[in-house]
Amino acid sequence: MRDIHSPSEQNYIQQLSIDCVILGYQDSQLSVLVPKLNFRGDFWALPSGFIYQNEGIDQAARRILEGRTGIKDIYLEQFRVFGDAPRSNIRFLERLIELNKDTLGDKQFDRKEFDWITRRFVSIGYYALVDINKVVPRKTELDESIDWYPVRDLPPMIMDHHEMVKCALETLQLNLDQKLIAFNLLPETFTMREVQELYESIFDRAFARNNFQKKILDLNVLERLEKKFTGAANKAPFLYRFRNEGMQAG
Amino acid sequence: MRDIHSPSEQNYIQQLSIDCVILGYQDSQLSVLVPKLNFRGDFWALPSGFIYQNEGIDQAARRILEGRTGIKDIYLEQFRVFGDAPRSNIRFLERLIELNKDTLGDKQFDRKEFDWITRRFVSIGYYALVDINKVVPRKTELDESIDWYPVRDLPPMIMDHHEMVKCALETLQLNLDQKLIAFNLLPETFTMREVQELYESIFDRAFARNNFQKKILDLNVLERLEKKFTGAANKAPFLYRFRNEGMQAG
DNA sequence: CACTATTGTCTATCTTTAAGACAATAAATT
DNA sequence: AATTTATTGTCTTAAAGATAGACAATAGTG
Repeated sequence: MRDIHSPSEQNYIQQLSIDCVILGYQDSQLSVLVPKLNFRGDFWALPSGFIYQNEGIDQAARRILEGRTGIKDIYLEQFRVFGDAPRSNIRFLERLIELNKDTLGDKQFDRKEFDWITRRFVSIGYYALVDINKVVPRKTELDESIDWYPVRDLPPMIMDHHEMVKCALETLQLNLDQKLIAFNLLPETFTMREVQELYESIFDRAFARNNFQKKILDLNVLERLEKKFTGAANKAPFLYRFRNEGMQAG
Repeated sequence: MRDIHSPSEQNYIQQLSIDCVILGYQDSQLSVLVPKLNFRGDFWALPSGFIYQNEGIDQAARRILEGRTGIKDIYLEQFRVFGDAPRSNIRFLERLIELNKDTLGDKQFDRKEFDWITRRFVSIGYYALVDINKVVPRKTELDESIDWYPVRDLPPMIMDHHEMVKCALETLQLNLDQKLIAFNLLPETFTMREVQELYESIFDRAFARNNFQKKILDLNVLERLEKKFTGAANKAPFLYRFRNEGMQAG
């Protein structure tokens, strides 16, 4: 992505950024997608970017997410603005430059760029929830790697990115039942146990099996299909499918 | 307020603003505080302002609110960011200038100012809930007047300010029980009926008297005082006081 | 002293949530 | 083929919360 290299020369709104907390689900585990920057010093930072003059913030969030991770067409929503007075990249960037002095001479950080990027920034937090199996994150040349980290065992991230994840997760929990986005994380057909494991990952607590089944079925969004014979020595569970008539895709 | 006159020369973050939806309560009626601009053409606009480089957004919201309305020390919280691509003052300002051509020659709008203020703006919405009786809005010289308008009968406002009020009200309703800020709207001592009328204003619907009383008392935040003899020909209601031990003031 | 309007509270009913119990059953084991 | 094991679907019961109806207890009025 060209726009990452010289933000000061792009037609961006200044001092306003977007940070994305991409929560992913796989194997009963909730993770966060965190790129690791392609510099010495172990810098992890949430996928972030800036807003073009002629695009809306939601649109910008989607573009940034796709540009930085390759992920697109997913549910994505703002959850909070982070705008404390001293909020800036400067400490992080100075440390990065200090640790990469030798290799950085021919790279981007000229004075103008540095000043632009290290100003105080207000950032709009967006969060998403995706099925890790259905998504192929691809790193940009800016990153050394881009990996999923367990949400309760994150690497050290720059700035206030830990607080952002915490806040995003709280918002997700608050809205999960209403928005039904959780069902997008399941395969086409699935068992009730899989739904429960998904919920338990997101809320990080156990649910009673009997009552959970009732609650989910009472939502009236699932249709029951045939049974699923796994070969296990026990009663075969029913398969279900999400009835998404009148739901938005993605 | 000097800072209102030449925003382009102030040390503000560009293209980022704050809009305040000040909900006020009085006489069982919920209102919104809306200044009317001191220009020909009947322009109503929510109290808005910009963010200094060295202040946090919450701090900015409080300063803006006080500067534009005189109101301070109240609960104030962000509820949403408004950032569609075409979001700009320009249509409103052009109309304002058109209608005020003759008197505007000696006033502020030089080219630089106009360009600064009519760019695309992203705005962070903050809302507050206050007791109209305890608050004295004072207009600035920028305004012709500043008045309370019934929340379901607002004057035509500029830009997306109607949507902002709608969104703020929904957020308030969602959080009312948890935050207990509603009790700040009542006098020092009050009757249960007053609490109920307050709730009914905010939710725009009736509550059953018996169950409402139980629900509120079950919150365990009120202490019962003596009775209140109004002179009416009926049983005198008890007075209550809000026990705000461990609550934040304001 | 009846009468009116309003308040405080009780009860009955219904709904939701939580926890316990158990039959049904798919396959492995005997 | 009967027994065993792990898991599933659902029922029952209990507890908690919400909703609605009823009524006695006033503070004044006529």
